Amino acid sequence: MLDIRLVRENPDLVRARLATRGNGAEAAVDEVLELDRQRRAKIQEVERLKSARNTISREIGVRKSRKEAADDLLTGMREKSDLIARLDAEVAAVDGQLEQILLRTPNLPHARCPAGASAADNPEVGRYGSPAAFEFKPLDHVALAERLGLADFAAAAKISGSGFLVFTGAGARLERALINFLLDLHTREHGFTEVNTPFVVRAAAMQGTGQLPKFHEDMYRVEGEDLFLVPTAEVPVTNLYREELLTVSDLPVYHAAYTPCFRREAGSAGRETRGMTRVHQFDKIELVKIVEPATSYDELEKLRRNAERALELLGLHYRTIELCAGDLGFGAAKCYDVEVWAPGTGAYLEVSSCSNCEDFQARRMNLRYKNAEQKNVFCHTLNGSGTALPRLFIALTETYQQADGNIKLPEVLRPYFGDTIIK
RNA sequence: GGACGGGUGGCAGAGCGGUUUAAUGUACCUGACUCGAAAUCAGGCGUUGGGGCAACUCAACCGUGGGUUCAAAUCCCACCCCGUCCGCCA
Repeated sequence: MLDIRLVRENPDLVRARLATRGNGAEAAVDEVLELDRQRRAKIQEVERLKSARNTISREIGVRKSRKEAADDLLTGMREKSDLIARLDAEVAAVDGQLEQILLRTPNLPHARCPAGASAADNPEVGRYGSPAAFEFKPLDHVALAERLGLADFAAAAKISGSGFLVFTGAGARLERALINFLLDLHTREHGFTEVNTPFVVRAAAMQGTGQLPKFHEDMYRVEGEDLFLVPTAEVPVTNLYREELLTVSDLPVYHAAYTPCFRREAGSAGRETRGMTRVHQFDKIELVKIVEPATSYDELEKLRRNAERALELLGLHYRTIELCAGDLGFGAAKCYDVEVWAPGTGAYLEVSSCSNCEDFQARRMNLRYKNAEQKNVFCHTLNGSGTALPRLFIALTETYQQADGNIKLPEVLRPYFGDTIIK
C-alpha cells in the first residue's frame, strides 16, 4: 500500500513512477487526491461536533457527581449525536473507497528500475556457466520422466485434472531430496531460520501480502470457510509479523520455508505449460527477509546471491535478469529473476524471483519496528523463491541426462538422494 | 460441538457507566551519582488521524463489528482468538 502522504505531498513523482509500469496505474493518483480532500473536509466537520459534545458531556458528568440537575444541557444532545453518527458513516464510506483504490494500486518501481514494457525488455545482469553440450539430442523432462518412471502425468490428470503432478519412484525421492537440500543450504549456510507454516490462511493474511483483492480469481479457497490455499510461502511467513511492533535488535529477520504452492492460473495451456513447467500445485522453498529500510537494497543483493548459489552448487547454467518497470510484480519496487537453462526443453525457466517490496507490504500489515531514535518505522520486506522445485527438477534431469539413457545427478545431492544415478 | 473464565500501551497488570487526560510495575530515553558499569535518585515516554510555520491543539483507539445511552474500556448482542473442563475423532 502506498503512503497516502507521499501521494498527497508529491503527486507528480508518484504519477511519474507509476506510469513507468505502462498499465495506466497512475490514473489512481487523481482519484486518491480527490477522495483525500473529501475525507479531510468531513473529518474536520465531524471532529468539531465531537469536541462540542465532549465538552457538554463532561459538564453533565461534573454536575451529576455533585447531584445537581443537568436537564438544560441534555436538550438537543440526541440530535447532535445522530448528526455525528451520520457524518462518521460518511467518513467511513470515503475511507473505504480510498482504501480500495490504494489496495489495488501497485508499488512504485524503484527510481533506477530499468525502463521497458514487457519481459522482452528485461536486461540480463548475471550469468553462470554455459548451456550443457550433448553428443546426442537431449530429451525433454516429459520424455525422461516417462522413460525412467519419475512422474505419471496421466494419473495426475485422472485424480486431480490437468495441471497437477504425481511424482513416482526415483522422481518422488528426488523431489524430497531437493526440498531438504535447499532448506539445509539456506538455514546452515545463508543464515535463515526455518519455519513450517499452515498451507491455508485467512483473507486478512492474503490481503497483508497483496494477493487480495487483486488476485482473488487466481487462488483456491475452502468452501464455506474464510480460508485460502497459499500461492506461496511468502504469505504465511510474512504474515507471522503482521500487526507486530519489532525492536531494532529483532532485525534483520531471515526465514526459509517449504510449502506447496497452489495457483489456479486459469486459462493457460500450450508449450509454456508442457509437463511440469506450469502447474496448479508445486513445491517451493521461499526466503523472506524483514529488514531496516537503510539496508534493504544490500539485503536484496544478498538474497539474489543466495538463490543463485543453490543453482551453482548443483552445477546448473543460469542467467539472472532484472525486471523492467513494465514487467515488475504488483508489490515489488525492484526484482531479479533467476532463470535456469533446461537443455531438453530449450528454454530458460524462472526458478527464483527476488523482490524488494520496500514498505509496501509493511504498510498493509502494519509491520513496524522501533528504530534507534525510538521512532516507529515501517519495516522493509523482501521475498524470494529460494527455488520453485518442478522447474529445478526439469533443469536437473535435462542437464544431467546421459547417452545411456540414465541420469547422473551432481555429487552434492548424494546425501539427500542416497545415490547419484537414476536408471 | 458444549460449559465456564479471559483478551487493556513494547511486556506485565489495575480499572468494570460520568474528575480516566487509562493507575502501577517493567522495558526504553535523558540527566545526576560513578574511573566505568550495576544499583539508586530525578525527569521523560502509547498509537493513528485532523488542524497549525511552530509552541501546540482537537478527535479516535482498551480483541473485531454492531447496539443501548446525553456519555461506554466499563452494560447488551454477534463474531474472532487464548485458557480450563466435557463430548467427538485419526
